Amino acid sequence: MSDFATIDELLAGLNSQQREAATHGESPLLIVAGAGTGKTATLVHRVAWLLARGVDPSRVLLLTFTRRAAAEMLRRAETLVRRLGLPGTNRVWGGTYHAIAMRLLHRFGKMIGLPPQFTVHDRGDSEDLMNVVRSDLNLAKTDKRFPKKGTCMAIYSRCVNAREKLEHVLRHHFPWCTEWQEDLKKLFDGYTDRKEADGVLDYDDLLLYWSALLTDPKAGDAVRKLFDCVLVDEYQDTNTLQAEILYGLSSEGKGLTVVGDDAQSIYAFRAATVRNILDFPKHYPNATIVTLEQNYRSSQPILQATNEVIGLTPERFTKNLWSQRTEGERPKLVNCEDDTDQATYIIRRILEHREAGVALRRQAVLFRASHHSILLEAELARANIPFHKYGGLKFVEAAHVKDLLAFLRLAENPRDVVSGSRLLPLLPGIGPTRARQLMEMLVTSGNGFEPWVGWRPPAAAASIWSDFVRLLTGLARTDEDLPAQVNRVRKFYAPLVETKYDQVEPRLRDLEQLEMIASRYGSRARMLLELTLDPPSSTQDLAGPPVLDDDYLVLSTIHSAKGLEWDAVYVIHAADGNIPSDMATRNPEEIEEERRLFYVALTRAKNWLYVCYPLRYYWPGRSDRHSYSQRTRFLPAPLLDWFDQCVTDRIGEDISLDEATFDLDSPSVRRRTKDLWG
DNA sequence: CTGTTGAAATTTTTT
DNA sequence: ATTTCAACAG
Repeated sequence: MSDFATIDELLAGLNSQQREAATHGESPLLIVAGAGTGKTATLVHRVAWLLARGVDPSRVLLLTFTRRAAAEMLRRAETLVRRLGLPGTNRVWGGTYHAIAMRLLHRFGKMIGLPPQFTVHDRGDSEDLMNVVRSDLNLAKTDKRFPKKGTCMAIYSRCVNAREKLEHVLRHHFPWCTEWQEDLKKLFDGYTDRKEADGVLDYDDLLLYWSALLTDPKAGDAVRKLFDCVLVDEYQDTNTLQAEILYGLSSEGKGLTVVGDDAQSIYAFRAATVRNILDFPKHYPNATIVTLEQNYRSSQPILQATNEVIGLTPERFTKNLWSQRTEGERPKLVNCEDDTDQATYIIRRILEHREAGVALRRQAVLFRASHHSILLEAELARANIPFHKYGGLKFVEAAHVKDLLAFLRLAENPRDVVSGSRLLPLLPGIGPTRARQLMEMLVTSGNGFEPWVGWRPPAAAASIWSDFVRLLTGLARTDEDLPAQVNRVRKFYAPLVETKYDQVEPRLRDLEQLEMIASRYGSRARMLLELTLDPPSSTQDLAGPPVLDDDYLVLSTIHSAKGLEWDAVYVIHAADGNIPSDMATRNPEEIEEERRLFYVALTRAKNWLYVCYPLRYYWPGRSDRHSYSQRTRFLPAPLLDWFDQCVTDRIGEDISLDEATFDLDSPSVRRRTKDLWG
């Protein structure tokens, strides 16, 4: 008599569609899973079912969008599998496409000519390298402005990920850069050469080389032999290159399961394409499609409103979602006076919900762009409300953190031109030109930091130069533990922070933080790799899992909120120009993506949903001190029936709007007022 | 050659 | 508000 459950007992918790998906056989399977329909539960049960049928865990590949999602899914699968009395899931291959690519390339890379140890550049490093090549090629010429490094990188990345020709990419996505086509070609050639020479891969290369592995006859077979089952989460947000990789793993799609929702595709800017999910049945003719439509997340009034919002999109796979829940409050549409007023209103509601027993961590404020929350952050700090922000600038993207890591990376690889060109100009008397020469010396000699020992620095750098070289040579051949190494870098670097940056105190604290977490990593190389593939989103993330009773509000970009849910959700800055972003209204496809983004934001809410938009925006330092905004175009008049409307007063109280007596959105009112300051 | 200053341009979402 | 570039002084 055992205490273990049977797989049927576990599956009994699923509805019939979920169960059908979880127990589907070997042929390709597409699960179309609307928001809140238990997609993760289904996927996790499918893993358990596969293992229960005797599939070897080490032959299962689970591809997710973030490392966090992979960890969460494997954790839940582990629980199920343990209940079945099976060994567990720790041998399952789980992670992002990029992390898995990394593992495969370490193992098989040499079969396609990859150097045995290569380093990986994050987006910022790649841009910096692009910049190095750009100045080598003298593209910063005078007659007209060449695209910025970030733009160059975006164009390059689009070509690689969407597998589109430069000309096509420029015409359709970067029309203002078409005149630079020839120079961009040269730049990209130079960039690729440079990466090859330095033994460096960027994010896109990880996918590109994985795909190359699969096309190579020998390596391809070796990789294909590894897996019996491949499960892919968030399939609507994969790009053409990623779809090609799946196809390369098995062209018949044997053992392939993909899960996604075309209504939640929000990464087209990163070359993701809904076509992957829409064309799945075409690419895999014997595919089965299972659709999940029962929503377990949101109350009925919220679900109705969100169905209406996405209902306005012209083309779509999924049908409307339904729920067994009937009770619940209608979502609120709040017209605020201005940004400050919006913050006041939200804080007041947040505190009310907390009083009523909804912990801060069950509430979230969502916004389109990272900077939309700046004022709110200040107000939250004043009100002593702890919060945790996701998305936007990451910890490792802060200049001082990048500086410190550059020391470690240069020690790891003296030919790392990006790190060198970052560090050397920190020293007095050394600018871009000398930095280039110095790095050139290291690259050609290939003999560690030897060439730097005899170099005669300019007077300004005379005293610091020998310390600098000693630090690096010491780090390069040290067997000290990592925290000790970071400590030495910190001792050397801290005085430079004070001369280079403002806000010195918090920066120095970050460096201490970095020293403390260094002990977590097995080796220096490991630490650098982990930080590029899975950058922590904030210092709090670095500090480790928060204490249990430590309650904090979540602030997040809508993109980073994907796949998550909260009891109360506040969507702020739902004004045209922000949602949709002015930057993304060039063509109908972009606008549709913004609509889906808005839909993703709304569908995060379980019980309470607030959509706020300030009426007025202030522009500091401009003669016309403010401008007026319109409600987002994704909530046209007919949809207002599904919301309770209100305006706010100065202390964050709301006043219900009786549409019969006063309609703020009446075209005539708007037309009359617009003329006053137009 | 470096470092400072000012003017001009650009301004999102992220593995 | 931040990034990039030109001009100019040491």
